[in-house]
Amino acid sequence: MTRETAAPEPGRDFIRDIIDRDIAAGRNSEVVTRFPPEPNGYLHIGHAKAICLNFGVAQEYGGRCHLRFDDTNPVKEEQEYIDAIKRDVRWLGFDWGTHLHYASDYFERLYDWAEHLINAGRAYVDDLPAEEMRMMRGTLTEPGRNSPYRDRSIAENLDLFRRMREGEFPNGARVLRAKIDMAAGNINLRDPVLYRILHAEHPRTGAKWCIYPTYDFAHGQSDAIEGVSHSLCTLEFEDHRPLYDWLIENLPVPSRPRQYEFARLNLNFTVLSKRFLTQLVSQGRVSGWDDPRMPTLAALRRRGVPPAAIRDFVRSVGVARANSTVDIAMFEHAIREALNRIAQRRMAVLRPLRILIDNYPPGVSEELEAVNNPEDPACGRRRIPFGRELYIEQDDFIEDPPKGFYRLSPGREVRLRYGYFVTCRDAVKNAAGEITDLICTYDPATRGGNAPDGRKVRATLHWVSAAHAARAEIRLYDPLFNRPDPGAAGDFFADLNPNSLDVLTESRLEPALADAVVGEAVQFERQGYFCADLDSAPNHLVFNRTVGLRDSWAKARGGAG
RNA sequence: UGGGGCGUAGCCAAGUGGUAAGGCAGCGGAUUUUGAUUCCGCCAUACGGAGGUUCGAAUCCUCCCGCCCCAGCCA
Repeated sequence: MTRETAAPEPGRDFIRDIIDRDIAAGRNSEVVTRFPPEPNGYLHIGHAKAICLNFGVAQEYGGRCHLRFDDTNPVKEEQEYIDAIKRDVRWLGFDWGTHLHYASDYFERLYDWAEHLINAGRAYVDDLPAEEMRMMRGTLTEPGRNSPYRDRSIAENLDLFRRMREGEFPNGARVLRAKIDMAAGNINLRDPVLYRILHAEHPRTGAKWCIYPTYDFAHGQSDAIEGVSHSLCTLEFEDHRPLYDWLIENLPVPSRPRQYEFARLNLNFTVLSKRFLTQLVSQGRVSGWDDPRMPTLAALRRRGVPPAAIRDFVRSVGVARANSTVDIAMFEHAIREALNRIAQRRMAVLRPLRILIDNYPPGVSEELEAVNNPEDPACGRRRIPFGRELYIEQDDFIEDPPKGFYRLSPGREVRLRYGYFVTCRDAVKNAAGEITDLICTYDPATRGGNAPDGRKVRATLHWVSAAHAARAEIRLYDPLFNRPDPGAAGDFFADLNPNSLDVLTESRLEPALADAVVGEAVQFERQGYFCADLDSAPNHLVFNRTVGLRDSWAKARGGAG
């Protein structure tokens, strides 16, 4: 739906270079990737990068991408998250076809492979309590020490491991460890835990298991089972690659996947830590995972961000190996770019100031024609009621205007968009000296917005007819944090922006907006892109501001908007 | 003082020995019935630093500096 815009170039990066080489070298007959979320929270914009990369690459190379839940830790995972993740990936525009998988689908095979390792003398059951195991692991600069249980016989290991599975032991009593090298510089190779005892209900396998494979033992093997050719993950797993490879090499797996790491996405003024986002939700600092201020896909959707904007943004950011923090302005740019093309224009007055057209006949109204979207003539036109009493934006009138301000002020003439030229004759004030109304006159000859005598005005204002306007609540959002690097001073919560949500309750909309479809983007002229919120009802309209329009006037006068 | 990575403009990011793409932001200007959009122009003698190799180095070598990740029975 993006008009004639040429298909966006896929974007080149080191991952695609690697795939090109692998194909040229005949290493892979097909490209198979996977997006492997753990269902312990909602997907956010950072995940979008991984999703677009994995699904995008598969599409470009005519391969496939699986959606695989990495559900190996039942104490943190929930069905609600599984459902939400599927919904969000689909919404982002990707299709896993028949390839919806779960690491838990492979628990039986993984178990067999664990015994295989035991039989090969490459894994053992360790009785060390977690605390002691930690102490014996050594430090970053000192090697670890072998567990006293490291040299148990294969038979004893097998017996113990089977009894672990049978549920004979309590949580934490024993683990299965790979026998690699306690002196390895890479700590992941110091006899990593492969299985732990967890008497917990699993969202999918229920009570069938009481031992669960760790990420390291499940991930690579799942890749191999599914025939994944390129297992793409973020940088922090780089140190795990030697273990990933060790397991693949020591197990009778059906294929040879390879892991490649890329830098995760970071955004300024934003936190993309599942742990922290979970706290925001559980502590009620936001209304939920889909609170429009959240960086989650569910929240972006509710806020009105189209999936195409997220895809374009992710593509513009690129894929590399250097840690980086992208300016949130780049994301906003992608949103505006997408919305400018598709959003129909409407007029809405956020903070109303009533004006009376003194020389306009009372009790009369007329309809004026407006363009729905100047970027897309196919969107047609609509009629807007005009009358003697109107609302304009409070910001569009200043009694004593500063230099550079060319909107309305006493004695000045401006255009009401698609309407008439009006001149302000007087500002009516209340006892407190606040302006309550403006008295204006209009020029009947300027109907539609042009003066036959060629007279020009400097400004065009949006407006709404008081007699026909719909009332609405409008929610304006600002970043959740008031510093670009939240948490840098030690406490994320201390950096929360207390003004991240501004609720306007007196806003007035042109009548057509009463029929706005929830979630559908619309541009409020001169203001920004908005959409009706989930909370909106016919008798109580609620709109979210997705993103504001660029505002060089606000910028020129120093920010405050 | 262990292991693994990464340093190209304010922010992302191409570049893989032949003389620094592109985007965002910013700054000028044109058009404009949205101070929007669109359009035009400007914005790294310079690639973390210092040496070296070479006719030629962001790209190769050496040393140095800085930043990130790893000591979960989380992923």
